Amino acid sequence: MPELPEVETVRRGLAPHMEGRRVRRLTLNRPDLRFPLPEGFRDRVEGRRIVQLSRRAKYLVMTFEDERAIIAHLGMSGSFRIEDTIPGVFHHARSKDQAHDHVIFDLAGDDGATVRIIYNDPRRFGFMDLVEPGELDRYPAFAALGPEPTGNLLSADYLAERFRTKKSPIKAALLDQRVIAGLGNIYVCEALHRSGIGPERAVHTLVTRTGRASARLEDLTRAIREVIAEAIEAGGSSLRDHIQTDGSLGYFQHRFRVYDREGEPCPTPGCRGIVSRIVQSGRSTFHCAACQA
DNA sequence: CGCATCCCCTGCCTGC
DNA sequence: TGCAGGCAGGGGATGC
Repeated sequence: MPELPEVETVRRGLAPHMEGRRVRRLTLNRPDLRFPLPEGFRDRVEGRRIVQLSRRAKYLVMTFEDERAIIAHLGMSGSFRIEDTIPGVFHHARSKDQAHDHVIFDLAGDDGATVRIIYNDPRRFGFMDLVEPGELDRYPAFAALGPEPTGNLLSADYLAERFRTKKSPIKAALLDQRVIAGLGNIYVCEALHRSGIGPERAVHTLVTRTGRASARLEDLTRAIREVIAEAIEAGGSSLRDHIQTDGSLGYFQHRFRVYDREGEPCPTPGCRGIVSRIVQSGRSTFHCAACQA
């Protein structure tokens, strides 16, 4: 499911229920997700207060008062849901198979409010890890990450520098988390379409002979920012079974211009092309050959 | 090094 | 209706 906008939507949904509350009980329904759960996970988390829920790329970071932190990745099918545990309070229907409820956080606030946060992940491509205070900056998966597409560090000049000497197809380069952190298959397809760049184009062709960003690369940088911002604002994309933490749906999927629209007319004004699907690096790319070059 | 391929796992959809 | 095959938002290992 989740690319950056979906993970950010999850973060925003969870934060008010988690921040400031203490883990009263951590329930592990199996010893592993994609990887084994951290050594001594339960004992190292129970009793501690969560001070902040943040996000880096597609990772959620739950920071405790002692700066110990849980790092969670949702993989393809991971989701969190919130269940009120106050007796008598109605909570939304469980639409997911409880067989895949793998990790359960029972939290309690100083005001006595209690809440249950449940991590469900049918495919188990997600994972959780626990880092000790001060280790977060050196966490291997974080060390090599590129800039956030929402931040100031992403610029056309930055991409020009990264692309100058490389011949890889732009689709692959944008999926590389070391180049930009947080983009995935959907938003890469969408950003390329919005900027009129063919997915198979070699990245160095977007850089001028003097090493500057081409106008197309400027367009691409702007398109990436725009599509990510719009998707976050829309609550992400809800495909298949993905829902927000409160059970509601994101609606950015209705604004896809090419993703999962094989055979449909290209939405670019004046373009008479048809959206087609190709496979790159084993994954679907949706694009319009008529207006992306 | 960069890139493609395969794999992890379950569920859903399509076509026969 | 059943079943096989393909496909899915990610990313890591491997091999060329």
